[in-house]
Amino acid sequence: MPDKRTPGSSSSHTIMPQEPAQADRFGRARQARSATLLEDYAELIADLLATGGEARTVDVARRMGVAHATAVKTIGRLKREGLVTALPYRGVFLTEAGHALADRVRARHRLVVELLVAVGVPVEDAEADAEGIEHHVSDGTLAAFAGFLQARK
Amino acid sequence: MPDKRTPGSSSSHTIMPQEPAQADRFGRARQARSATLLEDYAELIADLLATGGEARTVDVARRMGVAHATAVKTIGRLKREGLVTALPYRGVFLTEAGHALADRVRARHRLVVELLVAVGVPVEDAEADAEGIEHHVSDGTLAAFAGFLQARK
DNA sequence: CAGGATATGTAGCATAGGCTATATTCGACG
DNA sequence: CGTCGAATATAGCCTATGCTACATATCCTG
Ligand SMILES: [Mn+2]
Ligand SMILES: [Mn+2]
Ligand SMILES: [Mn+2]
Ligand SMILES: [Mn+2]
Repeated sequence: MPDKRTPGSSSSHTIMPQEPAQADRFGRARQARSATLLEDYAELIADLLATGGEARTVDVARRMGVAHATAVKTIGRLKREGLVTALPYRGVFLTEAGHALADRVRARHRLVVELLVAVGVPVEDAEADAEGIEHHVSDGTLAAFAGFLQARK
Repeated sequence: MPDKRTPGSSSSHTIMPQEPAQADRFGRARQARSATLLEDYAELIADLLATGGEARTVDVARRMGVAHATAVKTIGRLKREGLVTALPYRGVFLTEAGHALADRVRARHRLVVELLVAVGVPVEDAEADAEGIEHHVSDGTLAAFAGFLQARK
């Protein structure tokens, strides 16, 4: 290994000012990752409620592509966070907070897909990638997307 | 793995053909999420190696914004997956596979930031959001990004 | 070259999110 | 109105990612 001349050893002496910024970005990405499931479930449940009038655990599980027991656990987290309520054997319902979240998430999802298509991404890829990308699009970025799409109309 | 084909039932009315597609998209997003940490660590370690000649656990932890014990565990996973090697008390090194991954990840990261800036996202937001978005950009989408940037030069 | 500061290793704990397996309960219909 | 398949609930078990606390090892510096 080449020996660096840095007095404090190459490891951790000089505090580069961009270091905290990078750590902060990683932290925000972690945060977004942890909110991802809640957002997708809220959006999906809203969709099921709007389409079929009810959201059953089994349908949520099938649409998410997970085992029903997995959906049960995640729905439990949604309950703990005050986003849904559920009656035993009667399906899942969105609270007001849950509905608000679902609305925001759905709007963002659509805008992301639109943007991707606008820059030339094939629709299928756009739909697939948007499912992950959407959770990492901040308000500032979202506004820029809207502006870009507006300008190009 | 097991691909269930549930016949029609009370709650799951008609089998909409887009259902499996949606489950597939969610599944791919989950996969991308699970690869996220490996990609970020590989990129960061490559950066530390290029910049300072060595990648110490403490530096990785600080740049990632996590406790050092957390970095140790993740580096353990990188070892198990054959992406890095490490000598006790001597820092971390990339294998050939690790280097290849880091290169791909870095290129994609830069392209994503470029694309975001090109559509009008403020640089700071672009840098922040790209850290999460990059892990969900497929090859097809990446190619479209490159094409868009090329056309606008 | 001794000691203190820093880095590293390791153990234990928690939560999230997957899974399978095994009850129960519901509800459609013969 | 009883039965049986589908839906629901619950109980483990696993891995991945975080954390704190404490024990060692290394490395600077006086
Ligand atoms: Mn999503
Ligand atoms: Mn979505
Ligand atoms: Mn990243
Ligand atoms: Mn990156």
